[in-house]
Amino acid sequence: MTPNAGTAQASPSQTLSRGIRALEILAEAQQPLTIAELADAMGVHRSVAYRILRTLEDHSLLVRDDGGRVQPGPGLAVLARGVSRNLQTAALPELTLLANTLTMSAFVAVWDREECVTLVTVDPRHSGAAVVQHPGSRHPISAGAPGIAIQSAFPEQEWRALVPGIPYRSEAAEARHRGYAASHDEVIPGVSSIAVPLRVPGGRPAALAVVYIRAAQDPDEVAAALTEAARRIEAQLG
Amino acid sequence: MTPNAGTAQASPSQTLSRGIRALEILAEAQQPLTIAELADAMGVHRSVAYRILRTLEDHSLLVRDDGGRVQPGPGLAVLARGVSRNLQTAALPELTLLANTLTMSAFVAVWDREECVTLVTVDPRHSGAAVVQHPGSRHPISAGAPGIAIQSAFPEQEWRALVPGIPYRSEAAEARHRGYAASHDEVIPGVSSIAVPLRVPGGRPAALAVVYIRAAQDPDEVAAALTEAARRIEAQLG
DNA sequence: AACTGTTTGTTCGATTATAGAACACAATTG
DNA sequence: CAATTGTGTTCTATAATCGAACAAACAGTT
Repeated sequence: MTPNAGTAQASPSQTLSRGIRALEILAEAQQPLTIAELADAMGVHRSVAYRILRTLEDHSLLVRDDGGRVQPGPGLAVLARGVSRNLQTAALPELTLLANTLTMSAFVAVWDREECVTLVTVDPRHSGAAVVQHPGSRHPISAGAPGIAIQSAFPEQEWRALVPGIPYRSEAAEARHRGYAASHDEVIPGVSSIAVPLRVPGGRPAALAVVYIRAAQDPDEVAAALTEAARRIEAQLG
Repeated sequence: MTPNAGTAQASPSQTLSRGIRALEILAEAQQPLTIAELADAMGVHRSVAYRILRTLEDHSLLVRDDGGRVQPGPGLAVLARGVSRNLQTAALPELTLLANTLTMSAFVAVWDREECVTLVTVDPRHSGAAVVQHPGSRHPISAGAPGIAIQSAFPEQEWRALVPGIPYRSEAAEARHRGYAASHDEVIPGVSSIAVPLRVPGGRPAALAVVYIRAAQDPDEVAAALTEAARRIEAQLG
């Protein structure tokens, strides 16, 4: 009987893996869960879940409402603060500028295996359009302009070697010599996106992107603004 | 030799606690760390740190740069997405409105033991003033307008019973019947803040606040805008 | 109302799997 | 070459697990 037989991840330390799994389940569930529900979702005994939860609670990674139900805690926000902190601080003013001049939601997404994760978002001042991207939201790397832009930072050869599982989208090659990626109706119906690659030394490949319903500007102009902003961000990060 | 003798937290599951501790250290360190540095900071053997880090890496809670140094990973952003998600989504448009009409940075902070943690922030469009609050930043509950506002949601008696360790600030009583809290030079020299309490059903007590260098408006007017916004947020969350 | 059955939160102790330390070797970097 | 780091061993003490048991809240029934 190998260790970690039942768990999805075959990580060396089971308890840590389970604790993280609990947080993932909680983040995914849009509502507070009882301990029994969470133990069930984790596939462990209630007592096991209970002990894990208490540890997480000690670190404020998890809080409990009046009914005893558990939900993600403020400690997670503190930990997330450190994620690409340099990139976040450098990108924020540029995102604000982009959002307001283009009247589009602007955001930075970073590459994470077969997904890309939205890090920071800024909505335009006159937010007639609803927010479509939230920090922490994920999309497949193969769907949407940000993912294509990230792919386009690599030649096809290198990409294939780097991540064998994920095909290199043909649009990436196109985006590579054009300098930006565009998508329509891919992630969210009716929503389009334009993105440019963003490379920071020592950090994951990322993308600078905007989303919009109907473009008031020429895509090339938008892309030019994005490229300019990306250049400034990269320059600031040395 | 009792278990968990050396660790700060006496949590039931040591490994999970250490894994979280590693993330906390990484979030606090403003730069990537080598495994040896991190193991040293954790006070454990390198091999121990190594196994923990590999587990964290499996979940994208931690990534490694080219030199093998570790830093917080995108998975944390995903987990943090779930923290008071309802509050975040409900507050965001109101924060944008406040930031732009008052030309101040607006944010929501939630109570976490002896601290309050900034959740969402929105900077004004013309961000002449630098960002002073970032999501995930923490301050003592006893310092600054947000903390006082959170205290002011409770009568002094109840507060003392709730958190024996932390004194009830006299300003909280004042803020309680005035409806808002104000602070100057407390957290950051030269920066002032105005905050109102924010209560959401099933969630932690929180505060809606703005920070500014020099106020162009009357504090009472600012507070009125905050109160209005808080009322709308609370109404939306039912 | 009292009684009973059910569900949930919590605790406890014995068993066993698991983490931890030390060692060794490869791969790097200066 | 030396020093640091990545990676894998092995073995034993320890910490996590499991299951059961206790406590408390709640619903239904007589």
